[in-house]
Amino acid sequence: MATVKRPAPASLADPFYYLANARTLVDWVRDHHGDLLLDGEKAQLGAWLGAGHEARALLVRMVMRQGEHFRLSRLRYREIGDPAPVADELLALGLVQSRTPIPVQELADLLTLIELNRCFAGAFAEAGLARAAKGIKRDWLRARPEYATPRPFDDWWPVSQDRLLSLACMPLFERLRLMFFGNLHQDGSEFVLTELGNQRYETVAFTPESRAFHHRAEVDHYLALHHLRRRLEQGEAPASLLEALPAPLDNDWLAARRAKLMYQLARAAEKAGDDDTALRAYRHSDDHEARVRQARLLERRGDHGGAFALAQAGLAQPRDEAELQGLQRLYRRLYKKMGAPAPTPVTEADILTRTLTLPPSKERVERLAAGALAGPVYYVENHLFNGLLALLCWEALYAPLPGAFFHPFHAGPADLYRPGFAERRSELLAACLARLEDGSYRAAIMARYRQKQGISCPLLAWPALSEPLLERALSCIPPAHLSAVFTRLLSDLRGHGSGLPDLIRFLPGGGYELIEVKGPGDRLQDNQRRWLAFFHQQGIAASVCQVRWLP
DNA sequence: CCACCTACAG
DNA sequence: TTCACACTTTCCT
DNA sequence: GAAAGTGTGTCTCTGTAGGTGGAG
Ligand SMILES: [Mn+2]
Ligand SMILES: [Mn+2]
Repeated sequence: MATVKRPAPASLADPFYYLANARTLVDWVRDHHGDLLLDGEKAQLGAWLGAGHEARALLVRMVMRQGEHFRLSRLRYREIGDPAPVADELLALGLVQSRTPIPVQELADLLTLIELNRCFAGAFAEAGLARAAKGIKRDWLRARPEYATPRPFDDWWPVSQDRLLSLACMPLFERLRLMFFGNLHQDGSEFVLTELGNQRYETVAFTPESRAFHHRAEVDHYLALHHLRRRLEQGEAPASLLEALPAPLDNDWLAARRAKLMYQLARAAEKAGDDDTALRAYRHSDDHEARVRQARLLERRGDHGGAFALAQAGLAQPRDEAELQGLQRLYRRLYKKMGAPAPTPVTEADILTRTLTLPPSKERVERLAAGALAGPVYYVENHLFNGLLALLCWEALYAPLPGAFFHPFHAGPADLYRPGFAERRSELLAACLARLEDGSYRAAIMARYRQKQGISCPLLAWPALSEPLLERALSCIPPAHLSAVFTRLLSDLRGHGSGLPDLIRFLPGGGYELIEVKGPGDRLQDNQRRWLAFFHQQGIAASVCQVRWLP
């Protein structure tokens, strides 16, 4: 294993700390992911690296900000000084452009309201919009055919003293960020927050061979999906986006992302009344929710035969419990119409329900119920069992598997919610779970709790887990119960990670019970039913507490 | 004039 | 990069 | 009863500057 300097945040005492962080990121990608970069991209990076200190810094400032267009007057930084000569240098290097045509709504965002009024004084007066709000004006401008053609900033507003700079290297820096972090929701502020101590991550060893991407096509695919999703969020029609979907790659992670996007396109199409697009997208999506949604849409359109056939196929091989539940409901609605046999009556074990009558209050109903019940009661929802699992299996969770960790800012392994997470760590997890057998789990969990307090972990909400709660949970919940719950959680961390009861109540004699609180008008959700059924089957005390208001 | 919102910086 | 959950409305039998 | 839609609190933090828009 080659020893390589781990990328680390720069000191904030350095006024160019952000430049140093950008260098760290770029160097890491160039050194260890260079095979995924084109010659043109390397040349562009070379141009940036060859620029002067201030020019490199200004470009980083621009890349970190929102949008691609910046007024020179808004690029004043103490440590950089006069931006004009620096901008000229970046222009000469081709890293930024001037006189880029921009649409009129972009112009409206770049100008203040006062400037916008000056720029379009006549037009606004004529339209009776002189005093309208900025948003109204922007929308009006966008809708006017005479402003439909993008123009350079100076052409829109010739009297301006200002210059507009437009980034010409945004795709490159976005690509670098993606290759470094393995996602596009993390950015340079990770370095800063970590340095400030505001954000703490577990330290996991990783080698340069541990990467998010191994082929350029994978990076391209991720970016394509990302931009399609962005366009969907902007309100573009799902049908055209579906056409633009890239062909699938031989990569389970990206295939799942593609299927999820296709599912979201289908949902959007369904909402918009474009049933054809919706059905096509559902049919081709491998997302675990797609089949039930497709069957429901067919049913709603009156295609009972199609819906029923889909339900039957799914019931023969359900993907998960949620799908089974959804398809069973569908079957119960349709079997008579289809002349099919009645479903085996699902003895959804009678759910133990008690009623609590309380004076009306604005407080959350879970808290009220907790206060009204005897004994120590905690409002934990999903946090308790997920948190206990994380604490017990910490070593397995943060084991340095190749591809699981590849930068210093991971809250959890990259594959935490992907299929096969537990299988890839079966021995490590077995070793952790074995502590439930030999009794050492209590001390191990408490030690982890104290040692790792505050470290970001997707399964752990630190403020929800107090030390007394953990102590009580560990003394009152038998290890066999923990083992059963953890095994279920590990079988599908995403699918089973939610739906756990609101409250845990510890009994004086040493036992405990789980309580799902329901206010007036609230009902059990599917995932809550599934957990209650599981608890029932395991002999774990779990019930529903129906709250009614005192008249 | 002031409350509110947003982008930005660290 | 949302998600999980509660709460509300609508439709149907 | 089922499904769909909406709202809320959490999300990684905190402080600040500038812009906006309504009230007076
Ligand atoms: Mn709840
Ligand atoms: Mn509840």
